[in-house]
Amino acid sequence: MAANLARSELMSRSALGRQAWPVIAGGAPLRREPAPRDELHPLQNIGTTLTFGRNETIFVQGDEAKYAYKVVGGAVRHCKLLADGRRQIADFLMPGDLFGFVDFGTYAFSAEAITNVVVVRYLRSQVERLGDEHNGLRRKLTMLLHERLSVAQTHLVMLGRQTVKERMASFLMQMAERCDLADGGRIDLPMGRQDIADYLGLTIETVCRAIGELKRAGTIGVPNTHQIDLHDIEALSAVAEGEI
Amino acid sequence: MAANLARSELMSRSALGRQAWPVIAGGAPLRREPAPRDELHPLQNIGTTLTFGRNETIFVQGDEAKYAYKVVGGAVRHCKLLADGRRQIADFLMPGDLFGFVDFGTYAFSAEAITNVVVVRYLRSQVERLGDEHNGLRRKLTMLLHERLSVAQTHLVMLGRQTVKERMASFLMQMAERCDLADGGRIDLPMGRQDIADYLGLTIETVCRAIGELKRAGTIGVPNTHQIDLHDIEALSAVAEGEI
DNA sequence: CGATCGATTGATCAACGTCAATTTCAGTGG
DNA sequence: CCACTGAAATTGACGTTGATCAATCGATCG
Repeated sequence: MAANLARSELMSRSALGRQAWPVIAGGAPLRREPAPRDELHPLQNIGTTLTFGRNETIFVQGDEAKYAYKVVGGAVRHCKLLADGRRQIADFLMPGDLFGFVDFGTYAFSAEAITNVVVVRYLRSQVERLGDEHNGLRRKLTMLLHERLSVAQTHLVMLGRQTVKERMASFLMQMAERCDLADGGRIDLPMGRQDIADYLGLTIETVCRAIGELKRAGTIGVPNTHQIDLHDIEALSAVAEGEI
Repeated sequence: MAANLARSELMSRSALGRQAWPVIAGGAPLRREPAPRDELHPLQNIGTTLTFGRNETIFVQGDEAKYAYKVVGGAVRHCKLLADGRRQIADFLMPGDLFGFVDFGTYAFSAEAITNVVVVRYLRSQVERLGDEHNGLRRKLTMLLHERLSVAQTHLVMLGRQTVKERMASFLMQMAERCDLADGGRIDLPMGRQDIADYLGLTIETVCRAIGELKRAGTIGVPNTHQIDLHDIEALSAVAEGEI
């Protein structure tokens, strides 16, 4: 599985439609870590650029964790499948985000391309060797581990103790922080409703209804399925925090 | 907050009742990490032993993360409180478990004593300095971070996509792995039903009913509230994995 | 233009939460 | 030793939320 698309095919697909997600380049969204300061420069010369088409598998949970990746363009979901097909998405990876670095031995989650995607792939054995030589890189990777843990723990509280409306509002706030906020607070969502549902631990219908409620309340606008206008960030934040 | 009990008082309390949890010493349960091999020995001389009484707070989410801890006896819960009092427990810490090591800057979760507890406390600044000197210790702490992430991700899937029965069965299997399995597969649960509920993202009543169902099915026995007999580990494991 | 896929909406149902006893049990005082 | 107390656990009745099932809508693709 996960045969790569030829780059030309990728380009032509991405040219279709008006989906707002840049597949190849585009302005890099805000990073989750505060300042990149390029502690990753030791990796510069050992990466291979690859492309994956929409819904292609990058790696599967349980595979030997041989490679680590950086997203250059597009969006990736990090998810776990249960035997009967239930799915939980742990994270969405955006341009600049690293994944596959913190897995130990085998991948704990699968990685799948949400849109067409461009990644840089590193051999983990090389990354580890470089980490021993460059303290900056090692620190950066430890930082990444901290960040992942923090993200997972926030997610945990959301799934365990937040209502549907709170989860939806939290999700939109997260996306607003991670993506460029275009003029008027418009965010571009690369993922479909099912992906949002699998991230929030809900069904697709419940996600639709939650979005509908926020729209009817005037908190958000929904110009199309892949864009959301944040009309009232204060109110959205209030809902996310559990007020009301 | 979190005034410590005098040791003599702790001892006298622990002597009361037949609750099976050793407060001071007792055989160390299975560790989560495969082999301790004592990469922690650099910490041997910098720790202070402290005790906390049942329900005392060890630290609060948001506090400056000045100290790190190791559980010597008793059990600790790692939890987050929402503004309106909802609570999510991220983890239970048992003798031998470390906590407060992976928090960055401030504690992300509060730590509270479930039973009377004995811990060793380390100054994080010292731990970090020692980590720079001893590669073994640094590796061990990075390993700990990996382990925490893995635990959080498993928990994530549980909260997002497992049914009540599956969560309950998974929880019991986890406890069986982490605690000594006494003769006949009896496990001692240091925490009460409300703690289990807050760990599983449920209410206390739902936890009771789930335990009742497993009992009626003959999968487990409940000699008293703090002990569970695993009559049929196969069946329990099957339920945990989502079969049926 | 029809086919297909994803999103949305509506009707209904079941699971889980809420509220309200009741039971159990550890600890207390007579 | 035994009744009393209070906290925790359990059980039952009922309500709400979110899941399920079933159309329908809308956009993209061939």
